[in-house]
Amino acid sequence: MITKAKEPFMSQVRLRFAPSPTGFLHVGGARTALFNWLLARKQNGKFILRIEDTDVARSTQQSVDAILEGMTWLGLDWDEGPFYQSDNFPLYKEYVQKLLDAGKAYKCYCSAEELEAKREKALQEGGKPKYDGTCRNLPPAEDGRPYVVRFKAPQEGSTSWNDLIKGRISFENAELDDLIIQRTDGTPTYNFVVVIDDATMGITTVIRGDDHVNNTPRQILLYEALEVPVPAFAHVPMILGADKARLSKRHGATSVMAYRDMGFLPEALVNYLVRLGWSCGDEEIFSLDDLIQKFSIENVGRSAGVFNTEKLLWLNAHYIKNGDVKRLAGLLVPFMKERGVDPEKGPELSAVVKTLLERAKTMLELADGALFYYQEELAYDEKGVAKFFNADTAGLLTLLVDKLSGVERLDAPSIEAVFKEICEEKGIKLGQIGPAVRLALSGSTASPGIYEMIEVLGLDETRTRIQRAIKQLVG
RNA sequence: GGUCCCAUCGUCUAGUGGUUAGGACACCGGCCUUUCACGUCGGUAACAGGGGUUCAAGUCCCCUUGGGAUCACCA
Repeated sequence: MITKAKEPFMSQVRLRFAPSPTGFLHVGGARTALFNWLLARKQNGKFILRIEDTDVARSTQQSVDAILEGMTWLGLDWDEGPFYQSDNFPLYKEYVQKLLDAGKAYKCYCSAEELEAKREKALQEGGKPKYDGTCRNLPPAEDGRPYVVRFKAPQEGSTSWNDLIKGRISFENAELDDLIIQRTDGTPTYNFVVVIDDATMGITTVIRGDDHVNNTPRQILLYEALEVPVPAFAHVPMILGADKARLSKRHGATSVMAYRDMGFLPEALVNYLVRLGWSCGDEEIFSLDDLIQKFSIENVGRSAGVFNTEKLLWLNAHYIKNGDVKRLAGLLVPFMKERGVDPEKGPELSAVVKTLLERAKTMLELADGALFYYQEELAYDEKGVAKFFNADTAGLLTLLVDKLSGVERLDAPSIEAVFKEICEEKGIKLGQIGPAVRLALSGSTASPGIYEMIEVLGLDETRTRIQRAIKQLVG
């Protein structure tokens, strides 16, 4: 019944991500999108974005924007779309009519209230709450009464498919009832619309959450009624919280963009998400390009997985450690400004970032760690001061500044040489001067390496900080 | 309740009839070290239970148990 639509698409795979715009892009949706995107890219097919907004009341443009922002941030670009189902209402109506004309659908005049009552009753009696077929064989009538259109589903036999992830799944048709494909107000319902869209868009493989498994047999029956090819299905297990309940806000953030705001890198989230349910031998680290090579839907696991922030954190730390300092510095700017610091005023941010790479698991930690480089007044760690500042400290620090001033090219090796020289001359160990310098420069007992800090701060700022520390802490 | 799905360390997983059941995160120890980290070396830790099939079962079959999804004029 859907004519010619398949022709132009026969030779390539076409996948789609079809979120409903009723909220942000959450991590579960992002993973589904990622799997679709990967398969499309791997097989040189097309990745299509479709917005399922047939529920006009709950859909918002704001949600659409949020979803697109999330996709873009993750690096998942789409080849076609975004298409909006709300633009296709006439098309859906046309197909409803075709089904009606072919006797494969019928008008049902039962009211929502009646149906609800029947459902309740059936449930209470321990029966199945399915439609009882009251209007299934009614003679056609045009008397103006409100009606919904139901799909006349076969009542015998079974419907099955070979799920790319779960294997063969089969349902008895007797378990299925006649689903509503058009509401009283004339708008189409989800299960019908997905089929029409996937068919007309030439979707070859449907990868979606496994909460759709139960919808699949009905949809297959619809494809068959429409006489169009049935796509392959792959149902991705869902993501659980630490208590093994479906991941939700009470487990923490679920929105993709919230992870950006918490200082996660998109490549870390992508890497984490793909490994949640999929693996490739003993490998843990995957770039998007690696994944395009290595990903396969058949290797996605069948069981649900627990979202584990610790591992995400580890991956994030990995990508920070190995990241390009210039890029990281750029990404860090908004976090610095959030903390009231203008990174333009002070040491080069990328040089600062370089000293912090191995000490930060998130961009938030990176920003916090970078703060002292840009602050005039440091809050010196009291315990540290008590422990590392004594009668000799001022003299040693002054000597250090003197010697540093004489160094031609102030870099880590030359700075280290200065420290060694002082230790030899004074017959002391590094521990007798290092911690004090660290305190003077950073205010803290935990910081990047002393030599690195001096190099990044520069001679003038180093001198200023040391003198200020002497004045405040010794004098 | 009906239907459908799932089940290897705490977590993510490898395993496709014969393995000392492997890796990763986390955790615990050693080493490295100017702090904090990083790194590195090592350690603790799993086949839900019961029946089969087989010379041999984490791997195949059945049952039990436990989890989950879904049963809308929502998507």
